Amino acid sequence: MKNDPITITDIAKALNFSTSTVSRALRNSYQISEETKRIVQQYAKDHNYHPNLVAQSLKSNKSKSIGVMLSSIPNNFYAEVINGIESIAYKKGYHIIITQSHESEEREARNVEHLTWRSVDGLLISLSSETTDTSNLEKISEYGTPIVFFDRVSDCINTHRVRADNENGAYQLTKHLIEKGSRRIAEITSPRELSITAERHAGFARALAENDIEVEEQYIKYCAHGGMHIDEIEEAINELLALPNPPDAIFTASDRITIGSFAILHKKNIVIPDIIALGGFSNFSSPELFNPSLTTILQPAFEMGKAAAELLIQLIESKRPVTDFEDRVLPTELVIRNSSVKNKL
Amino acid sequence: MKNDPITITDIAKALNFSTSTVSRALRNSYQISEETKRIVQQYAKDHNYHPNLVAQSLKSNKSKSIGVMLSSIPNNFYAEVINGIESIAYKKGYHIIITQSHESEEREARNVEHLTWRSVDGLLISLSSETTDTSNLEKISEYGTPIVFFDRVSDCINTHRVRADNENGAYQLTKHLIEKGSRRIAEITSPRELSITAERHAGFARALAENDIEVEEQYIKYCAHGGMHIDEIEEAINELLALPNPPDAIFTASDRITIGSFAILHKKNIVIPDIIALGGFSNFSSPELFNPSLTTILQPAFEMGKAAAELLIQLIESKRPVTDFEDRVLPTELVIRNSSVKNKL
DNA sequence: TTGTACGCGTTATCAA
DNA sequence: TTGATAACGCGTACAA
Repeated sequence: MKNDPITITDIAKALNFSTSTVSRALRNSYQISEETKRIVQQYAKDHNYHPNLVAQSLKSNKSKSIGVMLSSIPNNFYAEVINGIESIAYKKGYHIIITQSHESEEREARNVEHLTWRSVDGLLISLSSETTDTSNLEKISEYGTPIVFFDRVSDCINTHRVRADNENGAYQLTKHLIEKGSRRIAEITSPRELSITAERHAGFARALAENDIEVEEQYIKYCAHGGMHIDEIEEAINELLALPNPPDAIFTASDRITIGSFAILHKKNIVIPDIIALGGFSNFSSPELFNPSLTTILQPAFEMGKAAAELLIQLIESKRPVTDFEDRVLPTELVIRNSSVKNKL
Repeated sequence: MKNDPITITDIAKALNFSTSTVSRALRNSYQISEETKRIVQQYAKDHNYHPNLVAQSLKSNKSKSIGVMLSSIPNNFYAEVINGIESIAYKKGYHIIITQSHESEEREARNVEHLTWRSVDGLLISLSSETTDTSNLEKISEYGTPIVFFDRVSDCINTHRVRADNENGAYQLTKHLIEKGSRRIAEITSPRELSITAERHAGFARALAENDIEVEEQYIKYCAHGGMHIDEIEEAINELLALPNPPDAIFTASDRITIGSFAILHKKNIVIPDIIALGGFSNFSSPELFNPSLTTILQPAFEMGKAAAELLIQLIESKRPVTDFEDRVLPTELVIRNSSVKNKL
């Protein structure tokens, strides 16, 4: 039952060659006669030989695999990003090893270290919402493992970064909400520490400023787990509704928060958009099916994954040290639907 | 910049021990004196030593990683399954390497082989919709790599299988559609070859039979790519609508097909449920937000991932060959909402 | 054109 | 309690 796989040594013995000849013949080396190559390759094929990639890894110190660190897979945005990463990785012969932080800094650190010891050739990272200490990443980077940040980036190390134009996306939506008559606009968002939170808030604030509306702290709600738990969203909304002047619109700053907020408002029978208009970041495939249809800021998730993977593999395969790093910003797309447009009163 | 990581040999040299002593001291072997252990472990800690997992793999022929083969990650159902797999794998110290078939038999075969050569310790597989030839899986299994099937299973090899109670899920929904007044019920489903297609169709047919409704081939539409491309769904629906007696209800047999069909009907301004009632398999998080709210058969996706991973790791770590295999069937849940309930006329 | 010998980092076996 | 040696499978400098 348990047939051990055939090795180069086996072939060498069987054919009365040395292992090096076999090795070279299999790799089609120019130093080997056509005749020998033919024999060896034929034998290998017949006996279903395949190189032991672990041994190759040990020897070459390359594994042809890249580690992906993100917060959560069941998330429209990240799932698409993964798809983009995979499309490039597959083409270039890399495997992807995906780990989730579940928004936990400790888990992120453990996973990243583990990936490193397993000697992935590089790391694609979107930080957890808890992460403040990035010293482990700095160390890993110093030790020579290339890292590319995507989505939730950091400048703790000097490297490529791929992200959406969060500022502009948030700006466009907020501006749109104002134009459609909302004045008291709340923001439900991810933890303060995240790059995307700051960027999206900046766009939000810019739109308000341009329209002479003050940013009021009471209207800004942070979800500690980025909306992973529906409870934190419900709490945020409850607090908003309990205000003396509850908001007449909400800007939701992430996929989970957007769908979650919609669900909570729906559960509470709060009419969207008339009582509260709603719009936010989401990569859900069919926002037009909601009641009312959902206004979204769409991120180029697939493209982001592709770009990040391309840049990483470029780093991995670069002969000389790279010093010139990109901060690639991909455009978002505002799609206006009914959830954000108040009906004439 | 490129500090090579420290190895056991480095420690041995520095401390004037042999590599075997160091190796044993680090693994806390009882044969090593407390004093030596202390010294070695302290040195290792100070110099940030971590075992090279690739070398360990080569030596032990284990990699502490499991390969996951499924059709597509950006899919509510599979994304949740992955999450379930990960929860167990993480707890047991395994990494998961995910590959997608994109419903291509060739790609599935290539990925599975590649995973094997990379010596994953085991494989979790949900077949692609194209797959008919499973000889490669049989070979891999014979060669000693444990495989567990989930979702889209096969009996080509004797092993554990974890799946939802597809027959019953489909039965319940179809019965419900009939009770609510539909008689000409169509089915849009995945390719014939898949286990889930057969199982779900069986439930569908049983409900019809119990109500003396004949199963008409013209009402059964197969999507070659399991609904991955919206076009194939649109085509199916167009064909249904062009029938002399178009259906008054549709049962959709997978996540993508369900959401996709809803979107197509919506686009065509076909009123759900009055003109066509709709319900089907879906693991979308908020089907109650649709207009009308969507009746779904929910699969225990997370649980399925957990179960499959548990069974696989059990196989991997079992000392003696396992001959007694489970066919674990997890219950589905029908959640009735408005899309399936025709309003009184 | 082919072969010999060694090293990648670790662990297991046997000996001291 | 510790050390020398071989082995996992592969690739390569050096030699022939």
